[in-house]
Amino acid sequence: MRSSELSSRISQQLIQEIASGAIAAGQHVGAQQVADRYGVSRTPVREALNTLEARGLLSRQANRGYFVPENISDTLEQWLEDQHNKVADPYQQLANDWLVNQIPEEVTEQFLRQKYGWTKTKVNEILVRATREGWAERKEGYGWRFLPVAKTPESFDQIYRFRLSIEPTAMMEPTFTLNRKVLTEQRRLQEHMLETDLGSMLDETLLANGSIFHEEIIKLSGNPFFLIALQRVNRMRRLMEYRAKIDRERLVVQCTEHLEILELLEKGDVVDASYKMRQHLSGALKRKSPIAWSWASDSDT
Amino acid sequence: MRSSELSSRISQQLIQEIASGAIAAGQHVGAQQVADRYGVSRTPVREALNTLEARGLLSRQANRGYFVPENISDTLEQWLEDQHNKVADPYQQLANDWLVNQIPEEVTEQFLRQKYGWTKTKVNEILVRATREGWAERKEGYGWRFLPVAKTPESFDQIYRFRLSIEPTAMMEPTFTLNRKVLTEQRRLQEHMLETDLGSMLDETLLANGSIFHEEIIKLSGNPFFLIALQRVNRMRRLMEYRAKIDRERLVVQCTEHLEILELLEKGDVVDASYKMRQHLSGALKRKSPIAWSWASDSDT
DNA sequence: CATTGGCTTTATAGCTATAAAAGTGCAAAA
DNA sequence: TTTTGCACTTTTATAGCTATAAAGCCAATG
Repeated sequence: MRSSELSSRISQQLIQEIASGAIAAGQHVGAQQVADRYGVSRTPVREALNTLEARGLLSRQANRGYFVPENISDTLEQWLEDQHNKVADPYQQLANDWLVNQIPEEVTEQFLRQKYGWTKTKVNEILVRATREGWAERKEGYGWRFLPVAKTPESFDQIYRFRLSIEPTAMMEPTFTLNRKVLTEQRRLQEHMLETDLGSMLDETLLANGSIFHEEIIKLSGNPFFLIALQRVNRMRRLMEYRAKIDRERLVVQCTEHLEILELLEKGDVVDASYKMRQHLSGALKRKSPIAWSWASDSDT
Repeated sequence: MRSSELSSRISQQLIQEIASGAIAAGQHVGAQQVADRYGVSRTPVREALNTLEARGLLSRQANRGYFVPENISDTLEQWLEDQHNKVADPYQQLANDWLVNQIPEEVTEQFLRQKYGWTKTKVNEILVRATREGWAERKEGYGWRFLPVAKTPESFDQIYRFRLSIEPTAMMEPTFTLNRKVLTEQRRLQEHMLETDLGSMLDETLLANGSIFHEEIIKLSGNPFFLIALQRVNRMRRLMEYRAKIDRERLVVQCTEHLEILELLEKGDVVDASYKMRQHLSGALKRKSPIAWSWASDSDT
């Protein structure tokens, strides 16, 4: 069974959803339904469902479709193991090599094709993504330039300072609306985090949780430019965090503070919520983030 | 004489610099120097210089290089005439068609290739740029999606609200440094604007002037994330302004306020400068920007 | 001694054919 | 009636070749 990039992305997401409890055990997983949700056609979805069945993460009933098995936790554990040992995708590989100074600041596409054995399209695709995430840019003529913006621990502080300037003010926007549904859902997710054994979760999942919370809150401002700006710095932050060890103790504090902010918002106390958000971010800034630096040890401290 | 895309971009920029006074009359324009400044090789620069000489915008002395003629204003006038009648570049064409609802929200690359007669690479290049500027994104599977974020007058207000939240605070960053050289240069540019006949300048030049001032100031914060965020919304703003008529009266007020901010900064009074910046932006927000909307008249007012 | 001008090398854009992946419609099964 | 399974269409990716653009080099010039 071949599996294209898209279909494997879909299986990843499906597993995440099953693992996080968004899709319950015993539930029917329809191809059309999934396709609609992700905005793609049924073809790659069916491939993904096939793959997951082959790995025992879904059971299949002829002509009736796929279902989430009742006893899935063991299989999920196994899958998590596999994930931990998985090779990084090309994008992460390039990002990593840049962060640890394995590639020069300016490169030609040719250089990357040779070094990594990528096709012309793949090189382009990856560089486009890096451009979008803000750490690469096309040179005027031939070649590309990588930006040092994501390389240093200082960037981390700068990102927090930036967030400190947009997140609390976004909550004070005149168009800010208290969407109960969003608040309830976020409360559910944060509480779920606190209840779950953090040790068993993938780093990516943990990091994503924090980002999603803040992005959902800033989304309530009704001003998309705040959201876009936050997403942008979050993506860059994750790029760096990807390389670092996560302090899971710190995450508990983080979730607790998130819940406190939610509580204030649920009471309709936006001003205090905004203030608490400021404190929350300041705290993260002071503590130098919930991660420990594993690279850039050669930089000036 | 053939002239590649890059070399014509360079000539455009050079003319802008000459017109805006950044390169003074009589000054020597070295190929190497220009190449270094733009980060390209001398080849396209030489092409550009050649073109400009052919049009009489530069004079050439054999083996000594190119110089800005003393009496250049007439030639510049002529060139400005030509520019006004120039066809829009493909990117602006697509942006325009999207803004005036001439293309659907979701398209395939094929569709664009047919509609505009672009090559595969060109389509890709333009979509990448649109992605970077924030109003297009790749769909999961095949196809692209255009985002409505840049389409409405409301976006304009939202951009100003966003700037209101980052620009004054950026000036209060602990790493903010008063770079005299930058301040002097900006003062020079703003004063030059006020002295020049605004009617004779290209819209792009006028719009660029405002953006550059704010970007240079925010750059002084020492936190690149503020700059990146501002550049991003400015690009989108310009996309919209490109379609609208500029109120040149308003620009005089703008320049004056810019000079007031500079004055405070030169005195080292950062707090008041930050406050003035806030006022400056609020003013623009209230006055609904120095442009008049020429499209989207069908939207809810 | 930096800078230009001409020339060589290298890199990317454009094109074509082909492979692969995603999208789509319809009959068959539950 | 809904959903799967399958055949078929459309769209995009890949590869290799050619043309052209950009980069890099070096001698000549002021």
